[in-house]
Amino acid sequence: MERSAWIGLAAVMTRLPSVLDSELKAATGLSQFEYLVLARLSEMPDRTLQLKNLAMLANGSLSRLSHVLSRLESRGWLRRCPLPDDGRLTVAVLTDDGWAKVVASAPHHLGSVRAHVMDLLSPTQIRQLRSITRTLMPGLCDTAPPVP
Amino acid sequence: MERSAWIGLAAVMTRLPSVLDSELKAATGLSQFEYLVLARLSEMPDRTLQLKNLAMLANGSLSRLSHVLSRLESRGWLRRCPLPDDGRLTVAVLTDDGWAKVVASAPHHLGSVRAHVMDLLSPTQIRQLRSITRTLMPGLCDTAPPVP
DNA sequence: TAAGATTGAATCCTCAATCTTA
DNA sequence: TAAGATTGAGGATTCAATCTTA
Repeated sequence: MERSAWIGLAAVMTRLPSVLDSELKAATGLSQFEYLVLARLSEMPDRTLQLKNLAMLANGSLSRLSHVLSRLESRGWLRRCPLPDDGRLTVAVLTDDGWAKVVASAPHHLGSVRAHVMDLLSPTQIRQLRSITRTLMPGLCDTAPPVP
Repeated sequence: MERSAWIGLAAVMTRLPSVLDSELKAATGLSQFEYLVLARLSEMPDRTLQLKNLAMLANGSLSRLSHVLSRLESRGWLRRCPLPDDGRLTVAVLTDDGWAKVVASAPHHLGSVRAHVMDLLSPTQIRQLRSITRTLMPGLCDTAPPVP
């Protein structure tokens, strides 16, 4: 039973991201990770977040984030600023164009997530899923991640 | 509640594969996908599988599989043979060296899966997880995949 | 020296086009 | 013509090394 549970999880873990990614890319041109970066910024009080924290919230490495920020910055969706307080730290700030891009993209993202996940699960299964992921997360992070 | 369930699943879906991948790579030099290819072959009666089916069982595209097979073949872990019956079809056959590689690698793979997933979940959660992934899988496949 | 961030090289994946055989 | 498989180009990610500031 363990085996079939694992095989199922492995299959979902590899196929679901690729399905969501290609649907979002077809609709908006954004990858899942790019969308997550913009969306996380858009949720911050000043649309601003330090890169290290942004990387954590977007489930990516700092290196990957840096490469992606270069692309997003060149499209005018955000800009990077060193913090005056401490010159070692950098924050990303979402621009108005970036905000507009998130607003235009969010429905497509939500639609895919609903169609492939949320609409298929019962309220009970959704509760179970949340409990399961909360159980697994601590073992997957060096720094504890904020799961609301 | 839906939102936090989704955020948790997204985080696990991106972090768990990368953790398993780096642990397996450190211990055996194999990526998760490469291991899966060899392991699936090793489970077949004749250590033989048609490429299209192998791609499906390994949760990858045929193109990706073809590239990976070239690497694995050059290491002597498997070989490709066109089927005599129908020259359009090709099968991959695990070699003795490939078998040995799977046998040596399996404990590391299983150890990671146990440490990061199975040992952390209760039997009830494992049942729930299996039910959830079975609910989601049909919407993620063109061809229905065999989840035992 | 250490933390945060960036860079470039090597690797891997995706996508579209192509090839082969039936 | 269609199915299965391969190929190569382009893009993205990883890894290790580097840079900057405290």
